[in-house]
Amino acid sequence: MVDVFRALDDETRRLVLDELSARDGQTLFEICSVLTMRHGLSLTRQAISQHLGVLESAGLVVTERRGRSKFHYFNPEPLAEITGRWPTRKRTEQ
Amino acid sequence: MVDVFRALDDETRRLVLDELSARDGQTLFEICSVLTMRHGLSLTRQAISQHLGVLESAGLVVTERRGRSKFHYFNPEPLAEITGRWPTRKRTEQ
DNA sequence: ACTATAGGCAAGTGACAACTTGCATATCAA
DNA sequence: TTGATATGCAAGTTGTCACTTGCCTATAGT
Repeated sequence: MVDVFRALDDETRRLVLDELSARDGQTLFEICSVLTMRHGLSLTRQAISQHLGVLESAGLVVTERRGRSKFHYFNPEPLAEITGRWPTRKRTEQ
Repeated sequence: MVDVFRALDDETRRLVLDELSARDGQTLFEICSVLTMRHGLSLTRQAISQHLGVLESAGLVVTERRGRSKFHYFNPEPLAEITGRWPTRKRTEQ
């Protein structure tokens, strides 16, 4: 089990969320190629797979397997743990 | 320069933000004692100081020095980088 | 000046995380 | 079944982070 904060502490994983947010339901290979093409990343498939595992473990990505393909979907609900923890208010000291 | 995501990827730092959010303007020693008393942490003063440095570097804490004391204030503005990056919407695939 | 208080700097250590490499499994097509 | 596709598992390496330890600076009180 990985918490949301740790899952988000990696630019590659944040880019994955960006891409899934833009186009939901991509496979591992699609995510790999889009990260390489549009973001210049040169990571192995296994590296991206591990990142997806972290995101899934944190609940930020849910998956669905059909045949030999696995589709990944962005789930923003765990982000509420961040937005809800510290009430966004202005400083009023002094 | 530390980004917001990295700064939040540590439970001690999140607790510091909790405490500053509850009572703004505390000094290093006050934060140390409150973390020890209320959260059972047994960290050295230097450890907490380094955490405050990370939070300050990320812009989540701003400081003000008066005499030999340094007061710490919670600044929630950098949190917007998180809340604004991924539009919070529900999944609509399938 | 002396002492105590509040904090800072820097090197060293242990643990963990990101990434690679190599091999294995499962599905689809011929 | 043979081969290609899509993904999973696991060990090893490297780098980085959290924490400690030891010493140093600066302010305030007497």
